[in-house]
Amino acid sequence: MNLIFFATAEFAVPSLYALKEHVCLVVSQPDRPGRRGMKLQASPIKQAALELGLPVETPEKSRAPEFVERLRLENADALVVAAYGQILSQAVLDSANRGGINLHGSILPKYRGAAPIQRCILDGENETGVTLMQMDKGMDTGDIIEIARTPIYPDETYGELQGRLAVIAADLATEWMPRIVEGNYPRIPQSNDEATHAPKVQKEEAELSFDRDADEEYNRYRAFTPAPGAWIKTNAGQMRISRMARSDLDGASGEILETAPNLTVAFQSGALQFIEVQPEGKKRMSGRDFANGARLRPGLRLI
RNA sequence: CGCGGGGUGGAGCAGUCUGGUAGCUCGUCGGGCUCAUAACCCGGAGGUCAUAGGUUCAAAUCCUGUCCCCGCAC
Repeated sequence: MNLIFFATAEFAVPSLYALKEHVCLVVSQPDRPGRRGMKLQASPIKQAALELGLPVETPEKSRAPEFVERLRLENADALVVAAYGQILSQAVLDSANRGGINLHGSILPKYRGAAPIQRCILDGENETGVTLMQMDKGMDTGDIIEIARTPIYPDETYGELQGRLAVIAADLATEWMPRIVEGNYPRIPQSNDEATHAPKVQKEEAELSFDRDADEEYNRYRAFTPAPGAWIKTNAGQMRISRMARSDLDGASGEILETAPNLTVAFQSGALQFIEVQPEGKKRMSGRDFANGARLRPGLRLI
């Protein structure tokens, strides 16, 4: 097998490792400024590729004619695409014998688009999966080859679920790529009527509000942890909440119900524990430590 | 030179503007109370105030340099 691997995000790393013997070229997004300052940072996939000693290309636009020509020269059996972050043009797809084979983190046709895993959790779904499909020029609209399903656990965060799906995706790829290269695989068209969309996550969506129900905000926390990170504005400052837990307590919106053993705050309905928080400009700390420093007491309100 | 916050006993913070006794909540150790407790009471240990220099009778506090941590923007 001779494969070109298109990917950018963490989600695709296990697949890259699984297929490394057969990958002749890795294509990823260009380095972006990361952290503080202006230092460029390589994508997780580029880092992994460099570790594996695989050649990497990071074109600004994969559809550029020169780059398509570069792809053709590899004379690949297929393009394996997972969380790459750019639409692939028909010319790019046609550059390999079997075209583009995509690993998508949802049960298609549900959650087509950039952020399927986050949106699934945000919606409170209890099942998801990875879809292996033949790409076409649309956004996640190609024919389905196989779907591997898995439950979503009640307290599972985006990061945790993505980690599991990434392994499932790697298994799917390992199992199917040989057959796909031979041309021996099913192609089941998607039902467009049942399709839903999972657009890219906006930072504002990760803002929690005491004026919404605890269940809804808990899902929001799970969906956006660890990235971009759930956060909330309070009268004790704005803070990121890096770990939360459900609580059986109840009270008025924003009311502090307990500060020990865990900082627990009431929402519109229900309450949540702030296990680990990170106030602006501070290091991450336990909710309890924060309560100590900010002189919080049960009965006070954060709004 | 993108903007900004911060480094004070083990943890989280106040004190800095207006130099002059090391403060608060928690943890920890010892003792007490209680059927019991993450509750309450009493007592103790623990700090070169990031670092180097400067000003001053006197610096956590004012001035200058350096190191480190973090938030936002990206």
